[in-house]
Amino acid sequence: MKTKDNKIPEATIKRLSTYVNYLGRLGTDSNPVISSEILGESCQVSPAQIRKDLSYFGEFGVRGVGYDTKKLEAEIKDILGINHSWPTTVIGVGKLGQALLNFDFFRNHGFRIIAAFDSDPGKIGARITDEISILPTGDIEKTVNEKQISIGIITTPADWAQDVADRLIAGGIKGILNFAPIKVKVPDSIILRNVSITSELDNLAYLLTQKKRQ
Amino acid sequence: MKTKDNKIPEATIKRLSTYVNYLGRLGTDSNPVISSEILGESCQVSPAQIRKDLSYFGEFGVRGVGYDTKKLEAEIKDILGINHSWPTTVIGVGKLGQALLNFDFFRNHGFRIIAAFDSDPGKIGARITDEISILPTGDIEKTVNEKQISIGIITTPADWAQDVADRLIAGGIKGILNFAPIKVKVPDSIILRNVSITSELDNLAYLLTQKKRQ
DNA sequence: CCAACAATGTGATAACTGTCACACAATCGT
DNA sequence: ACGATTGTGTGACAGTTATCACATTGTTGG
Repeated sequence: MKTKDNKIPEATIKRLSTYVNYLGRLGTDSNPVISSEILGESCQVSPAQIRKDLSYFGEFGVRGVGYDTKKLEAEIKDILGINHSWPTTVIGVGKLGQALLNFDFFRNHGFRIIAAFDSDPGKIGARITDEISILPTGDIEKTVNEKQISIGIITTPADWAQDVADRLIAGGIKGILNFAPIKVKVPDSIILRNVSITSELDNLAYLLTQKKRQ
Repeated sequence: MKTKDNKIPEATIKRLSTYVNYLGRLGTDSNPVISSEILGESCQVSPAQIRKDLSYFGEFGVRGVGYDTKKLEAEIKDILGINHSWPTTVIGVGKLGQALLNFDFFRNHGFRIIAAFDSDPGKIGARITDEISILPTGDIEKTVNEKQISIGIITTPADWAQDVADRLIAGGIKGILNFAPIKVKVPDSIILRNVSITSELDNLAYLLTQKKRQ
């Protein structure tokens, strides 16, 4: 894979994720080849947008024909860096944390959860899978460091999120996905993404209100 | 509230949500007034951006002084349309659905969950709260219609999401927040927002990969 | 072998979003 | 009363992202 330029729009990455997700669901036997037109219809993106998105990274299609479904999926996975397993941990084994721990996605894609933490003494020691049992949050630094964990997913209440983030960073984490409804502060060297459910709902409320007012 | 223009950037709405969230956490007693500088620091947004965002909707501050904390919070809630309760339902009472049902956010903000659905016969009838027990998915149309539910949150597996969306729409739903990892299709009249956890993780993986490669 | 066709890749252009500088209004101290 | 100070509101500008048209390249049928 070659990266022509390093200024790729974030929206492009988001769409690539959509494409690869759809391609993965597609029966490759019945659809060995796919056009930007068809892919765009399924992903609700214009064909031109798809071609533009892909053009940032190279040429993956055949003119007059389309894209080899399986090959395109592999190429995008390579671009996104989900063609191998990222060692991942979940901190906060509440309902949301459990949902993520059970999430099939991780098994099929580029993420491997290898540790889980919680601050509730009642939960510590409980087995999640054969390999994972819940560890106390005090062990975060040590475990992240020892097991070379790259990604931390924070699913604690807001009040704990910053402390957890600090511990992850102390342990040498590379990236954090934060579900807590608060903006945690991290050094520039750490990649941080926030998932704000409240924000999404607020957005929905706004759009509904707009429609009502218009 | 006056809307000067109807072309508000989506990013602005997302940030407004952040602002109001932060303002809500702030002790108004100790901080009766706040400047765009301070608010920006907390929300990790530039002061100019905050003022620009607010300027789309009117003038809420006092020059040389700042913003009345409580008043600004109320104004933004009014803009977003979360100053009243939206009747909401959750479909799919797995771990993620349960997380949302227990989520404090709803109680404090503009959303009131008044029904929950699942397709698992073993779950149907189980009480969530005094008011809510789990209903079969077959009852979605009727319940949404009767209770005038505005917002549906889909937390089912991917395979069920489109069917659930169709039922919600048949019942007269206004907006859908979709957590299922698939793009559901809805008519233009329905507001749809997707929360894609996979997409966020893919994005994280991409950024980590970039850093490694650079 | 060549013409008709199909679908990609991309430069040019338009639309959108964020940044910046500064005019302006309110307050405070003397 | 008034100059100094503070922090908002906004027009102009810069940067970014999406759209469009079409040149390009491979395929297929006669």
